[in-house]
Amino acid sequence: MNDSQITISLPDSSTRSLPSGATAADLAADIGPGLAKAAVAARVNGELADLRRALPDGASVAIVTRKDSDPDALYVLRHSAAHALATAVRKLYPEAGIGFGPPIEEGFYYDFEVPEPFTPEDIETIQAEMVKVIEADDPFARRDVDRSEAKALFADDPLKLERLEEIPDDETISVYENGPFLDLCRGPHAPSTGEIQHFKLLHAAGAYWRGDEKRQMLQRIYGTAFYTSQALDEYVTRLEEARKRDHRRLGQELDLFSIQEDIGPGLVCWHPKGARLQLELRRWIEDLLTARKYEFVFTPHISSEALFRKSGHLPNYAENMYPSMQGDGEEGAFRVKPMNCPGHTTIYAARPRSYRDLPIRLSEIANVYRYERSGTLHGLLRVRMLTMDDGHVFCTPEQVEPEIFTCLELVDIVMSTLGLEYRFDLSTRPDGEKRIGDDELWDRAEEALHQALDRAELEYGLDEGGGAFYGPKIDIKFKDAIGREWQGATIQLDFNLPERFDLEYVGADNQTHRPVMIHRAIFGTLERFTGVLIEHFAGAFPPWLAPVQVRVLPITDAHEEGARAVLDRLESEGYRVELDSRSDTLGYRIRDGELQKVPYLLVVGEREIEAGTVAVRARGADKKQVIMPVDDFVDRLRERVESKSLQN
RNA sequence: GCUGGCGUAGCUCAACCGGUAGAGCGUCGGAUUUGUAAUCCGGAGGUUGUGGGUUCGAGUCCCACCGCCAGCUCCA
Repeated sequence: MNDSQITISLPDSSTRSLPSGATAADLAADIGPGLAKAAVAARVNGELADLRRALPDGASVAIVTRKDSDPDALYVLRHSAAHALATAVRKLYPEAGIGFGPPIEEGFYYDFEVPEPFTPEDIETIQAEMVKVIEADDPFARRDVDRSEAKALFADDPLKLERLEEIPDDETISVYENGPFLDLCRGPHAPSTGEIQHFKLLHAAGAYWRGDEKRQMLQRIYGTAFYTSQALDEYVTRLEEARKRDHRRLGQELDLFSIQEDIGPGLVCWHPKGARLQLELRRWIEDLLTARKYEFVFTPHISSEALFRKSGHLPNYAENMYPSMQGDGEEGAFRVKPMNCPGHTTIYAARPRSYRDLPIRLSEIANVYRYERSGTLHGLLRVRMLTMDDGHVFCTPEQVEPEIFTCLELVDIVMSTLGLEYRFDLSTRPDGEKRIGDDELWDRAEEALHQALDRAELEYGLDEGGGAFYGPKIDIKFKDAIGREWQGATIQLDFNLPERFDLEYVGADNQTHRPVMIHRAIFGTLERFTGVLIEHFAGAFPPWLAPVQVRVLPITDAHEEGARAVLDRLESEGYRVELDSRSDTLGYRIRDGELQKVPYLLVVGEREIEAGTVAVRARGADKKQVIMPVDDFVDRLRERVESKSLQN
C-alpha cells in the first residue's frame, strides 16, 4: 500500500482501500450505487460526519442512509431542517438575530431574536418560504475557520458572537453555508437542503436565551421532519391519538377528578372514582412498607416558621412556599408544610436513640402544599397540593446501602406490577450557593448512591447539578402520553439535615454519632402517579385498581331482581359493583359500560337467571361474551384482583 | 413568573362585515322492555370567565384582571 491510499474498515469488519482524500460519499459510491444514492451522512470512528468530509486513514466508517428508523439519519435531517428554517426566517426577517437551532428527540427548533413574536400566520408564511429554500436545493458547505475570521463573519450577530466566545481555543470552529445562509455550526448536515422533503412547522413559543430567565426572551419555532410522508403522517396521527389519553381529558370523561377555578389553580378535587384509585394505591404501599418494617406517623399540616428556617427550606424555597400565617401574640408565624422532612426529623429527635434502634423508618402519606409558579401547573402532573408517599430512614452509614436496595426493590415492585416504563437518573450536587454542607459530605453521599446503583446492576443517567440542596438523589423518570418526562420515585441521601437538627444516636462504643438520613418516595406523589397511570392505561385500569370493577346489566325490568342478586353476591365478596337498570336498550348500556372502561360487564337475562350463570363481557376481550356460573366469575375476579393482574 | 394562543349550556362545538345566542351528547319527563357499542318523542338548561370602556347596539372591537393550553424557566 502506498501513501496515496487509505484503508477504511466497515461495520462488517471488512476493509477497503481508497485514494487519499476520499470522502464518505466516495466510499459509499465505491461500495455500490444504491448505497451512494441512499447515503445522507456517515459515522466516522463513532462520530457523525458529513458525507463530503475527507476520511482519515484507518477510520472505521458506517454509512448512514435515509431511514426514518435510524436516529442518526433523522438527526442529520432535522439539523439541516433547522438551518433551512433559519434560512427562511432570515429571508423574511433580514434583521432577525439567530440563536441555537438543534435537532431534538422528535424534531427540531430554532431560536430567533425578533422585535415582534411570530403569529400563527407568520409560521405559515415561514413554512411556505422554507419550501422555496428546499426547492433551491443548495448544498450545505462546511468550512473550518479561525477565530478572527469567525468574528468577522458574525460581526453583526451578537448571539453568535457570544457563543463563539465560549468555544475553547483547541476546538475547531466550523461554519456551514447553504445558499444565502451562513451559520456557526458543528454539523453534520445532509448534503443539501433538497433532502428535507417531509417537514412541518408545529408551533412557536418564547424561550429564554441560554435558558436563563434573566436574559432576553427569544422566539422559538418548533418543527419536525422525516424522510417519508408516511412517517410524518404517522407522527401527526400519533400525537392526536396520544391526546385522547391525556389524563386531564380522561379525568373529565371518567369523572375521576376536577380542578376548579373556585377552589384555585393546581388544587385537585378527587371525585369518588378518582379517590378510589388513590385509596387502592395507598393501601398497597402501606402494606408493602409495613412488611419492610416502616412505621407510620402523622405530622401537622402547619408548623412554626422557625422549623423551616432551621431546615434550610425557607431560605432556599421561600418563593415556592405559601405565605406566612402570622400568629396573634407571641407565638410567631406559621407555614403550611411544603414537605415532611423537618417533622420526621423532629420525631426522631424527640428521644435519645441507640444504635440498636436503627434503622428507624418513618413513613407518612401526607398532603403538602407548594406554591408552584402558575405557568408550571399541569393537570395532575404538577399541582399545588400534593400527596406524597413520603418516608425517611434514619440509619448508620453502614446501613445506607441495604436501605437503598429496599427502596429500589419497592420501585421495581410498583413499576413492574403496573407495567410502567421508566429510567433512573443520578442527580448530583447543585451549584455553590444552592447547596448546604461541605464538599466532603457531598463526596460521600454521591459515592454511596453510585455504588448502590452499580451493585444493583441498574443502568442510569447522570443529571449533573440536579440534586436537592441537602443531598444527591436517585430519581426515576417516566413519560406522559405525548412523551414529556416527569419525575416519579425519588431516593435522596442526606448527611446535612442530621447536622442541622443535631441528630444523634449512641453507638456500641457509648459515644454519640450522627445518623444518615434517606428521604424517599416510591409513587412520588399520588397526584402525579395517578395522572401517569391514567395515561398509561388510557383509563382502562386493571381490575384491582378499577374504580368500578363490574357493572351488571339486566336485559329487561323482569331481570332486575336476578341482576341484583348477582350484584349483592359480588358486593358481599368485597368488590365494587354497579347496577345499570336504565330503561335504555342493552346495546346502549353496553356501549356506555365500554366507554366508561369498566373491566367486566355482566349481562343477566332469563337464561342466566335460570342457570345461575352470567354472560361476561370482559373489556377488550376477543370473545365478546363468555357464559359462566356466577361462582366461576367470582373466582376469576378474585384471582385477578388478588394477584393485581394486568389482565381482566 | 415569562412569550404566544385560547375562554359561548355539565361536555364537544356553532353564531358572515358588531344587529340581541344555536346544535349534538349528557341531564330531566314520557313512551318503549330491549340478548351484546347509540330506541323514539318532549322539556329544562347560558349576565357568552370577571370588571371596565367604545357604540344606537358587543359573544364579536379596546383595556385590566382571572383561568386554561403550548413552550421557556423552576421543581425540596
